[in-house]
Amino acid sequence: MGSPTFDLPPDTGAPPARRSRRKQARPGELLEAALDLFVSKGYAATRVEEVARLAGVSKGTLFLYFPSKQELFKALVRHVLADRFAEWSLELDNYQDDTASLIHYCYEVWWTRIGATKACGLPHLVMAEAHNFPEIAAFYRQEVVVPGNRLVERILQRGIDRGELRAMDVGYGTTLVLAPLIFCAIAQSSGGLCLPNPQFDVPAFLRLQADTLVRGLAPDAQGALP
Amino acid sequence: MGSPTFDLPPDTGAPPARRSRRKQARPGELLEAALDLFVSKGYAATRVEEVARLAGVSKGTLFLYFPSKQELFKALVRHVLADRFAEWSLELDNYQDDTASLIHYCYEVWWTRIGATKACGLPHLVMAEAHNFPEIAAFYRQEVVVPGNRLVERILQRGIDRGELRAMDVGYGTTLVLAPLIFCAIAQSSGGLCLPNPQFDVPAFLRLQADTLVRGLAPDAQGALP
Amino acid sequence: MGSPTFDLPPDTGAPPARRSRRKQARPGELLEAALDLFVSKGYAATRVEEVARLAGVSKGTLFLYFPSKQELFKALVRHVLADRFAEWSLELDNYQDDTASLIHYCYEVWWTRIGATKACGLPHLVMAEAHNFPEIAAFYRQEVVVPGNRLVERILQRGIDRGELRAMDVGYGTTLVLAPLIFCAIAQSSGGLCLPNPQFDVPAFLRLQADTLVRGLAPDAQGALP
Amino acid sequence: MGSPTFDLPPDTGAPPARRSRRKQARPGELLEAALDLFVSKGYAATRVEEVARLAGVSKGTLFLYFPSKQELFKALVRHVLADRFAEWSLELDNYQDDTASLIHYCYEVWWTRIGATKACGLPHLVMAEAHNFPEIAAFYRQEVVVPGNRLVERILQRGIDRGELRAMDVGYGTTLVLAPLIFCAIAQSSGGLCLPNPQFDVPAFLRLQADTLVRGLAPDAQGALP
DNA sequence: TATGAATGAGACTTCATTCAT
DNA sequence: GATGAATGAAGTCTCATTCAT
Repeated sequence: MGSPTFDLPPDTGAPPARRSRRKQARPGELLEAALDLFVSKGYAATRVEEVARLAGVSKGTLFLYFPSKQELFKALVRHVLADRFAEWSLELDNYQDDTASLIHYCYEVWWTRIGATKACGLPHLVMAEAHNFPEIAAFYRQEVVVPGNRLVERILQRGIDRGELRAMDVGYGTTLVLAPLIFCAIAQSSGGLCLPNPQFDVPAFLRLQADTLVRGLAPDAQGALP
Repeated sequence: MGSPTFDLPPDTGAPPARRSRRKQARPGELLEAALDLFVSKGYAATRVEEVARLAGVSKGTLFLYFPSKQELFKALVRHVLADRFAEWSLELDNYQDDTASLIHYCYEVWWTRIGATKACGLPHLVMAEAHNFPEIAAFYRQEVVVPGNRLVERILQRGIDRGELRAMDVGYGTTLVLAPLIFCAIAQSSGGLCLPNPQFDVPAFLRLQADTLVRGLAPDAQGALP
Repeated sequence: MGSPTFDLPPDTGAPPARRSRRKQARPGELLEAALDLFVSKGYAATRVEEVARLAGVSKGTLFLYFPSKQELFKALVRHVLADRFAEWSLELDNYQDDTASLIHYCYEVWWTRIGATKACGLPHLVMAEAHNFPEIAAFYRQEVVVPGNRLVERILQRGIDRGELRAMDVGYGTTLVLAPLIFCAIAQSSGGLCLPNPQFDVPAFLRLQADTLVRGLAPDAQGALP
Repeated sequence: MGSPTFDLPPDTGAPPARRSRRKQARPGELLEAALDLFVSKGYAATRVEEVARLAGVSKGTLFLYFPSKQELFKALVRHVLADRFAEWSLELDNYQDDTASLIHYCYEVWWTRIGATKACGLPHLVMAEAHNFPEIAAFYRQEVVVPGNRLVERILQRGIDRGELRAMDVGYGTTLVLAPLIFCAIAQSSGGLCLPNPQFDVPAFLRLQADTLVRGLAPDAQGALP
C-alpha cells in the first residue's frame, strides 16, 4: 500500500548539517523537486537550477546525480511509475466482492494513490513530451499503459465470467474504464481547465462515472442503439 | 459543415515565387504551420523560424503578422477553436431525433470535425501550457470550455425533459459526456500513448462509448450502487 | 535672412493629390522629418520607416532618394548646415556698432536662427555620432567648426583692433565665444538635462553670458590672477 | 582625491586563467569596459558582447552581473558619477582662499578628476540618450545636475558675501560657471570636434575661461551693456 | 514612380552544462 | 563531494534594405 510519492527520509527535527547531510537521499529529494516543478510548469519551462534550489542543493550537485535534464526527466518517470501494478495486481487477486464494487473500489484507490497526489501530473507530462522523448514514451507504454490495461482486462473478464457484465470486446472495454482516470489526471494537472467550474468535485464525479459505467455495462441494460 | 482547418490557397502546382506578396493568405498559412508544429512538438520545442519555414516564408515575415510567439499561439487557439459552437448550437436546435441518436451524432460529428483533424491536438497543448499562459487558459475556458458545457447541458436537459434520460445532476453529467472526447483528443495527439495498441479504432471506441453512456444514463438502468 | 529650417513648398491650402504630389519636394520633406526624429530620438533609435511615415511617403520611397540610413543622415547634416556662414559673414562685414553690441547681436541671432529651432539638435547629434561617422565629422569640422571659428576670430580681432577688447590669444578667445552657444544647443536638445531647472530662460542666460564675456574681455578688466 | 575610474585588480603580469572565478572584481571590470565602449561608440552601437570581451569574460557572464544592457548603463552612470559631490562639498567647506582662486581651483580639479579621464564622456552620453531613457535622465538630474548646481551656488554666494563678486542672479550664475565644464567634457568626448584645431590645449583654455569669468563677474567690471 | 510585403543578418537574452575552487 | 561562476549555443525579435507589383 505504497505512498504515491517518494519516501522522504525521516524528519529528525534538527536542521541537517549543511554540507554532508543525507547524501544517499539526494536523488530522491531531487526527483521530488523535479516532480513538483515539471508537473506544474512543464518540461521546458522548468529550469534545472530551480529543481536544485527546491531540493536544497546547488545546480552543480544536480548534475552529479543526473547527467542531463533529459536524464533527470527519464529518471523521474521511471521512479514515479515503477512497481505500482505488481501491488495492485495482488489486491485484485484477493478481491472478493462483485464487479460493481470492484470498479468503484478501483476508482477510489486510483484517486487516493494517484489522482489526489502530485503523481497525477505525470501522465499529462509524459504525453505532452512523448514526441520529444520517444524513449520515455516507449517506457511509459510498456510499464504503465500495458500493465494498466492488463489489470482492467482481468477485472472485466472476471465480471463477464461472473455474469455481472454483458459480453463485450474486452480490449475496448478497458479503455472505457481507464479513460475517465486519464481524463481526471489531466483535468487535475491542468488546473481544472477542462472542467466546467472550480468547485467541481472530482471524487464525486468519479463515483458518478463508476456508477454510470457499471449501469452501462450491465447485462440487462436497455437503450442501446440498434 | 465547415472544415476544421484552414482554407489553403489553391495549389497551382508551381512552387510559390520567392518574395511573392500574399498578404491575405499569409496569416492562414502561418497558423496552419503553427498548428502542425505546436501540436506535434509542443509550444516550447517549436521554433518560430520552423513555423515560418513550414509556411514558406522567412522568420521576419512571421513577425509581420504576429507580434510574438505567444501572440501566434493565442491567435491559433482563437482561430481553431472559436466559432465552432455557434454552428453546433444551431444544429442542436434543429435536431429532431431521440437523445440516444443525438449523443451518437455528437460523437460522430466531433470525430469528423475535430478528432480526426490536427485541431484535436490543441486542447492537449492548451492544457499543457495553461500554467505558463494564464491569459490563454482564461480565454480557452471562456471560449471553449464554457460553451461546450452549455451545449451538452442542453442536450442532457432535453433528454431528461423528454424522459429519455434519468434525472441527474446535469453539471456532472456534461463532464460524463465530454470526458471521452477530451480523452480521445489527447490519445490522438499523443500518438496513442494511452491506448492499448496501435490498431485501436477510435471511432469504434467512440461508438461503444456513446452506447455505454446512453445505457448508463437510461431511466431504467439497473445496477447502480446503493 | 534665411530660415533656420527648410524651405517648405508654399501651402496651397488644398490637400495635395495622393500619389504624384510635389515630387521635387520629397527630399526636403524627408530631410525635415529626419531632422525631427534624429534630433529627438538619436540616430540609432530612429527607424527609417518612421522618417518616411512622418514625411508622408512609404519606406520604399525614402530609399529611392537616399540609398541608406547613413546617407540620409549625411545628407541631413549637409543640408541643414550648408551655406549659413556666407550669409553671416556678409552681415559681419556690414556691422557698424561696437564689439559689445556685436557679440550681443551674434548671440541673439544665433538664438533666433539656430538655438530656437530644431536645427540646434544637430551639433549634439553630430558629436554623438562622430566616431561612427568619421566622414560626417570631417565635413562638420570643415563646414561648420572652421568657418564658425573664422567668423568669431574676425569679430575678436576687430574688437582688439578697435581697442574694445584686451589683447588675447584669438584662437582660444573664439572658443570662449562659441562654447556658450554649443552648450546651449546641447542643453536645448537634451531637454534641458544640464540646466538647473525647467524654467531656465535660455535667451536671458545668453544675454547674461554675453554681458559677462564682454566684461571679462574688456581692456581694463580687473581681477585677473597674478 | 579619488580616482574617477575604477580600481582594477593588481596586474600580476600573467594572463588571467580561463574560467577564473573573480566575483568581486567582475562588476568593476565590466563597468570599466562599458565606460570605454559606451563613451567611444555610443549606447546603441555598443554590443554587450564587446563589453564582455573587453572585460575578458563571455557574454553570459555579463548577464550574471547586470540583468540587461540598460541596467548595465544605469549602473555605469551611478558608479561613475555618484559619490563625487560629497567629497567636493567637503573640500569647499575647508577652502580658505579668495573666490578667484577657488574658481580656478575648481576648474583644475574638475579637469584632473573628470575632464582628463574617460568619465568625461558620460555626460554627453547621458544627454544623448536622455530621450530614450527617461529614468536615467531623472537619475542624472537628481544625482549630478542638482548637486553640481548646489555646489556652485555656494561658491558664488560665498564670493558675493565676501565682496569678491558682483551681485547677480546666482541661479543663472551657476550655469555660467558650469557651462564651460560641460562644453569641455563634450569637446573631449567628441574627439575635439567642436574645437578649432587638434592642438587645442583644454587645460589652458580652462585657465583662460576661469580668468575671463572671474574678470566678468568682478564687482568693478566695466563694459556692461546698458 | 511608389508601394509595402518580404527578407535575413544581427542584436539581446536565456539556460543547460562545465569546471576551477 | 559540493559549489556556483563561467560558458556559449540557441532562441526570440528588430529593422535596414530589397524587390515584385
